[in-house]
Formats: sequence, C-alpha cells, structure tokens
Amino acid sequence: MKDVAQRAGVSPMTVSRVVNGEAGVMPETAARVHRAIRVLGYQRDDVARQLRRKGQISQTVGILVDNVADPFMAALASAAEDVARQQGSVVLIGSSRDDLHREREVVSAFTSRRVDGLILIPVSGSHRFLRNAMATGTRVVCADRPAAGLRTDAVVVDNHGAAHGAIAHLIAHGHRRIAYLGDRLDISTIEERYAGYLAALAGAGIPADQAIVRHGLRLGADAAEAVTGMLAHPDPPTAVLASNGIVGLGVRAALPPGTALVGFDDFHLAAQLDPPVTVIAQDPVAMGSTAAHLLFARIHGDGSPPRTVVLPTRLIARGSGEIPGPYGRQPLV
Amino acid sequence: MKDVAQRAGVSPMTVSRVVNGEAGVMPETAARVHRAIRVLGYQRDDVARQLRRKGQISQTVGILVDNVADPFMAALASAAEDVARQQGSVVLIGSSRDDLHREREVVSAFTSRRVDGLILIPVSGSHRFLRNAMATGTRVVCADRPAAGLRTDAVVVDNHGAAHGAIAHLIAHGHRRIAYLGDRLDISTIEERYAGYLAALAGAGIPADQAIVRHGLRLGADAAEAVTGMLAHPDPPTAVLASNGIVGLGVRAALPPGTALVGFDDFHLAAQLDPPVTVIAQDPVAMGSTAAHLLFARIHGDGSPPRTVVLPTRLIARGSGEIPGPYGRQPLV
DNA sequence: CTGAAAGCGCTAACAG
DNA sequence: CTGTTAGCGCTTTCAG
Repeated sequence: MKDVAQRAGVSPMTVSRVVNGEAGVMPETAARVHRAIRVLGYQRDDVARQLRRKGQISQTVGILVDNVADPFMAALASAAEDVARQQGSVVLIGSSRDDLHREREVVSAFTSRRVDGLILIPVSGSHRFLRNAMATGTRVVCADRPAAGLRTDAVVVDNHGAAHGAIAHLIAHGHRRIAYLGDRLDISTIEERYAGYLAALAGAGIPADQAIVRHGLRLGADAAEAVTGMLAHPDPPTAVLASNGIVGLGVRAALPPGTALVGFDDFHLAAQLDPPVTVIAQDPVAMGSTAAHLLFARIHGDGSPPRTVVLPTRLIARGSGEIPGPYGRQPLV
Repeated sequence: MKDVAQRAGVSPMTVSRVVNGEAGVMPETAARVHRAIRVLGYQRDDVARQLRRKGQISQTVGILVDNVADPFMAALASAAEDVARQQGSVVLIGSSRDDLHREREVVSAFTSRRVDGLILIPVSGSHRFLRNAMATGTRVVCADRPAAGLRTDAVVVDNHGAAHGAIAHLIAHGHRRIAYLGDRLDISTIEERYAGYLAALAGAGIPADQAIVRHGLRLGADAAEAVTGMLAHPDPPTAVLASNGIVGLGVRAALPPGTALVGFDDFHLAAQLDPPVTVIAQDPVAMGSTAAHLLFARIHGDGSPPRTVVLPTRLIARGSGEIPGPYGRQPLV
C-alpha cells in the first residue's frame, strides 16, 4: 500500500479511501491511484484490515455441518453460501462428523478467525461452550435441530408431526402392524420422529411392539438386516417407517414387494424405483437460506429474542406408502 | 492477552508462548497462565497473529467448486476438508457456478484473506489472473480439469481414454449406431470425452453422424428431449453415450428398453434401476484428497515442477451397457 | 479533499 | 526461563 501511495504521489490514507470506494477523493487522484494499483498488482490485505477495524464485521461466516458429502447437508450449505455471497461474505466450512469434540475444535478455529456468525447443525450434547463466543458477539443460528443448552435462532421442521402424519397415512391404507427403523435416538430429530410414531399408534389404539422397533441404525446394511429380521417374526409388519434417508434406502433394498414403506428425506430417483418410494420430504435449500437470512439479520444488528422457524414438510405419495394393508381403507385418524 | 498477562503476573510474551505450546516455560508459570486464560475466557486472535507472522502459513485454504450441492463436488470437497483438518487448516469454500467472473471474485476474496493455497475446479476461460496470486505465494492445485493459461498441479482422469473404452465396449456388444449426448463442449473434460467418442468410432471404421450427436445439454429434461428426437430418426441409434451424470439420468428416463446406455459418473441407486445402469465411474474422494495432499506438499515447500496426476476410471458393467446390438458380439477393438 | 499520528493484538528478534 | 522493543498493513481520528 505504501508503494502504491508513493507511485501515485499520495498518502496511504488516500489509497485506502480509493481501494474502499469511499467518497470524497478527486476523480483524477483516484485514477492515479487505480493506475498504480494495476501496475503493482496491489490487493488489499483483509487480515490487516480486520485487525484495525475492530467491532466491524469481518465478512466471514462459518458453516458447520455433520458431513459435507451428505446431499442434504450439501444442498443446505450451498443455499447458505449463496446468501452469504449476496451479502459480500465468504464461508468457512467444516464437518463435525457427529463428534462434539470435533465440533468444538472447528468452532474454535472459526471464532479465532473472527467470523461474524455461525450456522450450526449441532451434534448431540451440551453446547454451553458456545456461550463465550456468543457473549463476545459471534451470532449463532442452528439448522435442522436446536443446540442443547443454548438459546439461539433455529430453523427446523415439525418432525413429530411429520412422523405422525406418515403413520396416519399408513393406517388409512389399512395397516396396523407398522415397524419403525431408526437412526440413533440421541439425535433430537430422530427422537421426535420416533415420538410421533408412538403418538400416532397410540392415537389409533394400536399397541406399540418393541419387536418391530429398532434404533441406532447408522448404515444401510444394518437397516436391511434389521428389517429382514423383523419380517421373520411370527407376526411380521405389513408397513415400515424409516427415520431418515440412509435407513430408508437400506430398508428398501431388503423389503419384499407388498410391504409398505414411508421414509424420511426425499432422494434422487425415488420416483423411478419399483415401487416408487413415498417419502416425507424436507427442503434443505429453504433451510439453508432461511438460516443464512436469520444469521445476517443478527449480524446486522437484529437484537430481538431468539426465534425458531418451523419449515413445512411434504408427504410425497409415490406408491410404496400406498400399498394396501390387510385392514382395507380406513378413514384418516 | 494483556489482561491474561496481568492476571498471571507475567508478560504478554509469556502468555503467547503458553498459548502456542512453545517449550521453555516453567510448568508452574504455564499453569498460572492457563488459569488466567480459563477465568477470562481468553482466545487467541488469529487475525492479529496472521498479521504479525508474515510469510508463515495462515492455516487456511480455499476450495472453489462449481457447485457445492453437486454430489461429486460435495464428495471432493469433503475429502479435501478432511485432509485440511488433519493438517490443522480450515477451509474456505465457494461456488463458481461455471462463471469465470464469479470465480475471480471468490478467488480474490480468498487471497485477500491470505489463504495458503487453493483447490480449484476451474471454469473455462483464461486463468491468467491467478498469476499474481501464485507469484506472491498462493499455491494452486486444479482438480477435475486443468486451468487454461496456467501451469499448476492438477488431478484429473483420462477422459479421452474412458470415453474410448466405453465406445469400444458398446461396439464389442454389437452396436455400430451409437449416439453421443453431451454437456457444453467448452468444458474441457466434456471435450475430451467427445474426442474419445470420435476416435473410437474412427478406429472401428464407423462414420460419425451429427444427426445422433448433441452438445450443450445442461438439464436432464433437455437430454431426454434430445434422445427422444434421435430415436425418431429413420436410422435411430441402438446405443447411447452420455457425457456426464445429469445427461445420463435424463437420457435414461426417456430411453426405451432395448437401447443400450453407458454414462459418465456413477450415481447412487444406479444398480437398482431397471435395467441397472452401466457407468464410467470416477472417484471424487480420491480426487479431493489427492488434490489436498498435493496442495499441502506445496504449502510445506515442495518446489518441484508442476505435476499432473491422472486417476483411474472404472467401467462398471451393470446391464444397460451390455444390451446386445444388432451386429452380435464382436472382438474388442 | 488530503494527510499525520496512533494503534488494532500479536509475535520476531534480541536481551537479560 | 522471561521480558522489551518494534512493527505486521491497515484504518480511525483528528488536523489541515
């Protein structure tokens, strides 16, 4: 910058003004500065800039997902990145891999770089450690699920209601023996979905049977094995609810035709399988962009109490969830 | 930091040493400092640190993909992020959306934040503008395709050979009338694939016919429409090569059974469709981690001439590419 | 409209 | 083993 100033015959302060497009520099002076910048290939150093401009925003936000490679998270992150770009900010990204310790490390690496805010898909466990960062001005918005032990904005869906609706849908199509196959119950979204499953059964007067309930499924293969085991039961399920995408795919691969299936999370080609798969779809793009908009509102000074935005889900009936059960069509509960 | 020093009864320099885990501080002094850090909730300011430590690495790298939401790119970025984390670096991510202007903006936002290096999926067009950044120490590694006008490390696949192999495969299964459906020809990987297609036909003495060649397909629907048009031709193709994943999916949706299909890029559920889809698979995880390893080698001082790493592709025969053609089984060309 | 002085929080280099 | 001094590149503040 000093070099540019010298070459343009002005002070560094004038260069600064030109670089940042501030008003009140004579057009001719500005032109001289621009020329010097071009010749010398000067680029503003945002690290030094940030240091001096204390309290101002750094135009950097962090996104912490559990796994960037997961299509849902990738879509969410991409939507958030779009908003950030519109706002002139860049995005630091990290994967927690469902590990609180790792999440904490990444958050710390982000905050020490003075991010203005964080979009967080929180893993399970207490997030008290974020209090410090929030107290010192880092804004936090949670997506997909709220962070335990922390009051923040959050963008979620009604998991309980969505699961309840899916079970009601299966009951209406004549099923009463409905299995639940699920991921780890300590993930709050999964817990809510399971609770919705139980509530819907209870509401219809159908007893829950642990023989056709499985938790902790992480891999498609595990889910396939679990459902195969259930089908060997003397009183096998005629329909299955899968708690999320991975489990749904695993179940589908092992499911004989004639058994109904509704799964959480839509996926590419769901409509092209045989039978086409009925799913409860979320909108990751809406989730990411909503979270980002909330975050930037906070960064720009919104000091209202934390909000929770509940995004809608859609039951997309494609066939697998409409396979008739043994009790015939029922009125919707 | 001054506050911590005061509270621990030491100088800021000692705090710095403790914070950075440098040797040569009395354990007892260090303990006092640690206590003060905990009480005050102090966290190192990496912005100030970076400013002072000029010439040292910032432990920040940038990844620029065309679209984070694309599963191939998401897998690549995720693998690169893993490597970065092992190296103690954080990752800035951005999407170019195939727009050179936007790519340039994002690169500039990254370099002004002093990234140590960049993993780049370059869009088409000249990348001379990166010369400056490279001259001032920013390392650049390209993935998927090289950057025009720039000598950098690159991690690619043999697109020409892979397309050639796919066509040879179709010819060996009795096809001679083979259509090509492709994305924009100005994308270098796509151009290479098309060249491989032409070369394989020429090698087998089959004339290329522009009536069954289409370029510039960006959407699945466009690809579907294009292939439908070709099938209405008086001499319709008996087999199709799709230049990439999107095109392949579009083609598949519109293709009558009996027409063979080989597509670039593997996808989830390819094996579960009917017929299962034969693809030329790349390994995005290997590409991302190889690119990251090359990048960090450069960051750590590797000054050898730029290298291009060619990763293997695999033709995964699942059925759609083995549908027999009218000429019966042929020896492989 | 432009410039001079000071300092953001940290660490390199050098003393003790 | 610990401290002092200086300065990274920029911008805030105040003066012309």
